[in-house]
Amino acid sequence: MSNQELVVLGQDDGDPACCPGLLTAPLDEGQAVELAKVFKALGDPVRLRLLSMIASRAGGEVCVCDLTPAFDLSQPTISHHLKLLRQAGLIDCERRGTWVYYWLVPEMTDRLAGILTRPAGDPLPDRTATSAGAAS
Amino acid sequence: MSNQELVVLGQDDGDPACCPGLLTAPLDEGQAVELAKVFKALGDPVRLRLLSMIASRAGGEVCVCDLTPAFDLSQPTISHHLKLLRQAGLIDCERRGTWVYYWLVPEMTDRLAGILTRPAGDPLPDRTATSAGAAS
DNA sequence: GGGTTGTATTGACATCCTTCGATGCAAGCT
DNA sequence: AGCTTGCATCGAAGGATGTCAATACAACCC
Repeated sequence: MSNQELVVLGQDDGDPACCPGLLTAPLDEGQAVELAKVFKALGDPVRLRLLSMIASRAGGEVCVCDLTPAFDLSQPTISHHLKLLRQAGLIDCERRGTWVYYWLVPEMTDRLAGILTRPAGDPLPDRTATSAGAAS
Repeated sequence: MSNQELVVLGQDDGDPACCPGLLTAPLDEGQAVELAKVFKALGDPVRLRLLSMIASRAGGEVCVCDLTPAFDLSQPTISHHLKLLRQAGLIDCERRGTWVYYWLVPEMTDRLAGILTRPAGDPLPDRTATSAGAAS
């Protein structure tokens, strides 16, 4: 049940300056496609709320039975959204008896945070004296 | 031309521990809807590549005429994606003569990175001895 | 002004997504 | 075994999204 996530961004090959970055170099097609799947999973209010409910849970995990009643949506719909979050590698789950518990995969959110972080002393070109100077 | 972005996440009211966080407390409906718009903008490979091309550009800005030919898509399609990125507050643009230049709005990516970052010493419940213990 | 080039908007179409009710499967209980 | 509860999967329906060709708009040049 826990073996279906995307392997996206899977290379953590010891590179200290991990994650090419999105903000530092142009993504190639393949990277963009994989990354887009994860961001797309975050691109829905219901899934964002589900993720935040799961991530902020004290014990680290939540029973589906606690998630479903928090929404004005049918149980199959919630189940579907949880599946998408899981396929994106953002959460994982396990069945224990009658109930299924979900928890955050912090490695994935860490990775996204890293991808969206620009290198420390980035120029940050002051947008005040925009003169000519570029392209074509 | 630069006045149409989402005002999302607009409150930067001096709170040092800015951005509730998504990973620390359940998002409410409104926050989730606003945040989802931004992530949705990132949920497309073309837009991710556009954003990375813009963000990683040396001078800090890129002419549309340099972006369009990098894709196997029509010019209106690229224009449409740029518009979505701009409406999400991720980029901004300015016309200078015949050309239009786009640049990254780093405040927005910073904000997203912050939202996806969990508080420093987070428990990180070791997922090895999963016993009972939760919910309902 | 008229023509040319760069970019945005419009309208149409195919595809994908969110949602639902109905149903199926897993596990516990009597 | 049968019943009940929790969750997932399966179609189907409606709306949203990505793409294009055609067109409009803006700025330059002759």
